[in-house]
Amino acid sequence: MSFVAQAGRPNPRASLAPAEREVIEFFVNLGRYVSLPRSVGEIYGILFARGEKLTLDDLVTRLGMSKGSASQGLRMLRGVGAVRISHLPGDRKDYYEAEAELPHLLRGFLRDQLASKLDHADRRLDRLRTIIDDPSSGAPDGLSGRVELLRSWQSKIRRIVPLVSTFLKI
Amino acid sequence: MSFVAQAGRPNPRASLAPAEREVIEFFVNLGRYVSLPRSVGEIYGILFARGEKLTLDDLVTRLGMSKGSASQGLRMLRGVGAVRISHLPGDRKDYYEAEAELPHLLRGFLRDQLASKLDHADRRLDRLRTIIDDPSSGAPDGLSGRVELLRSWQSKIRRIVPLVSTFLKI
DNA sequence: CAATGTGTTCAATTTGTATTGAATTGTGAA
DNA sequence: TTCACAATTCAATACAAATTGAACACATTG
Repeated sequence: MSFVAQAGRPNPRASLAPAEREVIEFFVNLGRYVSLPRSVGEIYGILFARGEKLTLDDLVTRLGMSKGSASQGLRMLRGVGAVRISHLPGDRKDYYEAEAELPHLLRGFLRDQLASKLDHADRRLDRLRTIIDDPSSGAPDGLSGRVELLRSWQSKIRRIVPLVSTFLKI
Repeated sequence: MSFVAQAGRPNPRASLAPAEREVIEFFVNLGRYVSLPRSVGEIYGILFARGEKLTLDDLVTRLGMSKGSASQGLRMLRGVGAVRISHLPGDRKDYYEAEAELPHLLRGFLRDQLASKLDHADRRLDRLRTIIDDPSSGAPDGLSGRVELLRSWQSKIRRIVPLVSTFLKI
């Protein structure tokens, strides 16, 4: 086993150091657990590994991905607060760096992802209740009670969030 | 808007009551957040909605899915303890019912999914450390410190799990 | 034993998601 | 206003995951 790129199509990522590759793969894996596209994990990974500001074009050349992927991946990462954008005087390029503080990352996740999903589930449960209360809905026996069970799940989860936040000092 | 099936291909799920459909869609949605295939959400949904034991064949006819999908979906649900299997005397069929207790469901999830993933991440971090310590790995400046940061995330998350478990009385 | 009823497997297909890259938009400089 | 460069968009494509269904294995019955 060696670090030399395999033959076949030219590998545009040959310039990555082994350590960088490994960090990138780490985040690609992490991302898979929450179903993030590989490209997103790669972007965060290289930013985390280098710990310096990189431009979209840096990502394109270093990771060998398309501009489109890089642009969309960065947008997602910005959305959850996983990367910070900044600018250099007299330079129109956007510079990105990884947000590496867990509290900050989780805050973004809890606020943007979890909260909106809980709200969505809330609305669905409301709708479910009104449908079930309609006698023509054909609700099976006891369904109404089981849906109330779902409500109790929901509220329990809502109470966990601040608990976790406190523990993490978010 | 009406409950009549649309024209075109015959809809094998026309027999589902509106209330059932709604519950099923709820769980399909829930499943999407953790990237479960639609079929799995549907199976759990109808079992939850009816609250009674159903056979594989019931699922196939009621949900209009293939035997293969139903079989594989049930296997996954059994795997995480989301459905229970049972038998009736003098009947060779397997009967399934939904496990509707949140603590029980989360226990399965925490044990099977989360734990193994944390372990996997642990091993990756170990490997990462040894690679970085190798001077020929080309590790960028300060990477070693940032990887230690990852370790601290990891251990924090490990300490949260029992906290949550306690709160949920798992 | 053959016949029937049951659940499983897995290659082929369908469906869904991510990625690409050319066209487009936006922006600052001259 | 035009030019030059950077980022975004999005239709086409490539890729990955889920679903199908026919073949299979296994158990039970007559």
